[in-house]
Amino acid sequence: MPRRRTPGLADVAREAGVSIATVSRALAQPDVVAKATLDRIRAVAAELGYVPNMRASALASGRSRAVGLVVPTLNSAIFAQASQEIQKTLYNAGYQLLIASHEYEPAAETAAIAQLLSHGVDGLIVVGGARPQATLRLVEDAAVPLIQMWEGVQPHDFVAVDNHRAGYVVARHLLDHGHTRFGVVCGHLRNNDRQRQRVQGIRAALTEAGVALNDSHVSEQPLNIASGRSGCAALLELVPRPTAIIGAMDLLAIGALIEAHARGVWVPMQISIAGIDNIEFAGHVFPSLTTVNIPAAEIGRRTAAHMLELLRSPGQTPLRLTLPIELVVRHSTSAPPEACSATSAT
Amino acid sequence: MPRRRTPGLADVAREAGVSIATVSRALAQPDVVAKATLDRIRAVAAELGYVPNMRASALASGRSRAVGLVVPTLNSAIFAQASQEIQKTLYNAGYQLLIASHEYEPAAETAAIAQLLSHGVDGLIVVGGARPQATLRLVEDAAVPLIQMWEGVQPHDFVAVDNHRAGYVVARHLLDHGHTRFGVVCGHLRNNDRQRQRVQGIRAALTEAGVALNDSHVSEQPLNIASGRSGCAALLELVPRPTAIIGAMDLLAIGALIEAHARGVWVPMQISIAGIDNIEFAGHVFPSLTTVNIPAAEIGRRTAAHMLELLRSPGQTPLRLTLPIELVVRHSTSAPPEACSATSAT
DNA sequence: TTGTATGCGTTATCAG
DNA sequence: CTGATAACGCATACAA
Repeated sequence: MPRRRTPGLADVAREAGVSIATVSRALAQPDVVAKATLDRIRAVAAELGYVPNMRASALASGRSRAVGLVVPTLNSAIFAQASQEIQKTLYNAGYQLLIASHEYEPAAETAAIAQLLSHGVDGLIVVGGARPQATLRLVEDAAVPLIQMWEGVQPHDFVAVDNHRAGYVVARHLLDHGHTRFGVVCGHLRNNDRQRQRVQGIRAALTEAGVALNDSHVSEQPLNIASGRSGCAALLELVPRPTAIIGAMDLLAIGALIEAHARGVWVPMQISIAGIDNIEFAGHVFPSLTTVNIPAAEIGRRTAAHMLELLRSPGQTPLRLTLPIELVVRHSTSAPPEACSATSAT
Repeated sequence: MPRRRTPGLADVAREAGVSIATVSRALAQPDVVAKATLDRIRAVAAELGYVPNMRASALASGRSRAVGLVVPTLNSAIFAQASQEIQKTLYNAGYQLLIASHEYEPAAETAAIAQLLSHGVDGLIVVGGARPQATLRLVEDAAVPLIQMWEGVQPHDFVAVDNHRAGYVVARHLLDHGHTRFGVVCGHLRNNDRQRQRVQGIRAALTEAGVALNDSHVSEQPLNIASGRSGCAALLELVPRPTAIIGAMDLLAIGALIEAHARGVWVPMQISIAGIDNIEFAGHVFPSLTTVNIPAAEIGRRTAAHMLELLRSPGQTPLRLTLPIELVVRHSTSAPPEACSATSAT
């Protein structure tokens, strides 16, 4: 049964013996057309296997029922988690998700946003609050709602967490245990305001407690386990050796954990290690990782839900949502070893 | 400086003093328009901040420069990795990626594919080779190329691996060490042909070696660490206890590893544990996990690259690509304990 | 090399 | 409640 092209509104209209306009309405505003007509149209549409052409619909109506998501990378547990929730939420509301990633390159983000806009997305979701004015201008010119996740700046909407406080809290936890010599392994700070805030939060807590954190004790690394290991390796060489290492994200902290053990430095007896994020693995590594829970999935859900609201009724007062975070104490942190100054040289 | 709407081809044409058609050509086929005109048009376009409207372009040309990707979930290291590579590759070629997930529900996959088609994607990428005829009919009617990943069936293209062999290889490795009592923790097999193939591969190796694998020794679980733990817990209760447990994916194997240690069953001295996938964590858990490397990132890259080829020149002879896999022996497997029958009851 | 005119499949604004 | 018909923004065959 060779069927020509994919059937269109016109085909359904002809078969059902009504006008093309009626079919369009029947599908979009079912309660404005006569029940009999409606049923007939629906039957014909189903039989013909009619699938609406969203591009045409978008062109005509100005709404594409698609939203764009721009993340640094999908290959990261937290963004994958949030993306999955966003996808699910939007999809259930009949929206499609267009995803782009920029791998922490601001220029790439701008380009990606332009492309997404060009494809006619009705809304835009991004990560972080730091981006060039030009990028924001693009979004404003397109007049589509924008929501920032994890971190956000005025005047746009955001669903975020207090990354600064996350850093502060985990540092405070270690200070409370009596640690005074710290090391930090974090991602590259230049294009990552989440990491920047966290490290600043750590610094704030230390400064407040009168503890110094030399730049040589902060190791910027790519965001993977192996880098967490090498960052930790460098910190372990320091004399005197830190008694506490904070990974500004769990992946790095877990790498640090592994490296410490590989070198025979026991956690938490000889060194305490803590992270931020609370990814799935954090509770399962040995020893289980003390960390700060960042609700990635909920960030995704809330963001998507709010996006749907904005699409439904634009021009609301901007949402500035900061989700609660919470210290999760597990087994990778404790008091520093008693003989603080007795570290083996080399 | 209040600018009305987003500028269109017409605006650029007026400012540049040429026709709308010329602008269209200048942007799409630069070598077919006079250099002087071209430069002028480009200048005006840049100054006006012209962004092409892809929906209109798609409607008019029939090509949307977007491809659809349907995965079970993004919240899984292997799919996140592949998706990231696909996104990057397509994006660099000027294509956008539309992502949908179905969470292992065949009906949801069909619906997602219909939506994606409705949005006018030029190509479709899916995971696995098992889906209802109706779904394939949708794709054929739309006449867009389809590529299957991980597993695939004729007559469509696929970029896959031999999941059956992956299971076989890892089982063979354990058999070679002398194991005779096996347990398997796997995902739900019903809607997952990758897992099904792997388990069948395991079965094939065992059968070949004359080793039995009772159904009670196969634990189907959701795909996360916690489930890997409970699956392992159940297997450890068996009398006599298995001396080897295979996780049909690393996440489950790692969960099993953790549970075994939590119960004081040492790996690999008392029990050997192996996985399949070789996710990032596999090399970093303790003891490091013996597994089979499945090149998720390369699957993504090759799939995207082939999709671009198909979009460039349709009607090629279908690609049936099976990427090599390889056993990665680490420290979670060894010979079974000598006193095979002396297991502590309960 | 450039301009003109038509159509892509829907939506939406009118009359009827 | 239903039917014409004009946009929507761009691509492209055809004409100049």
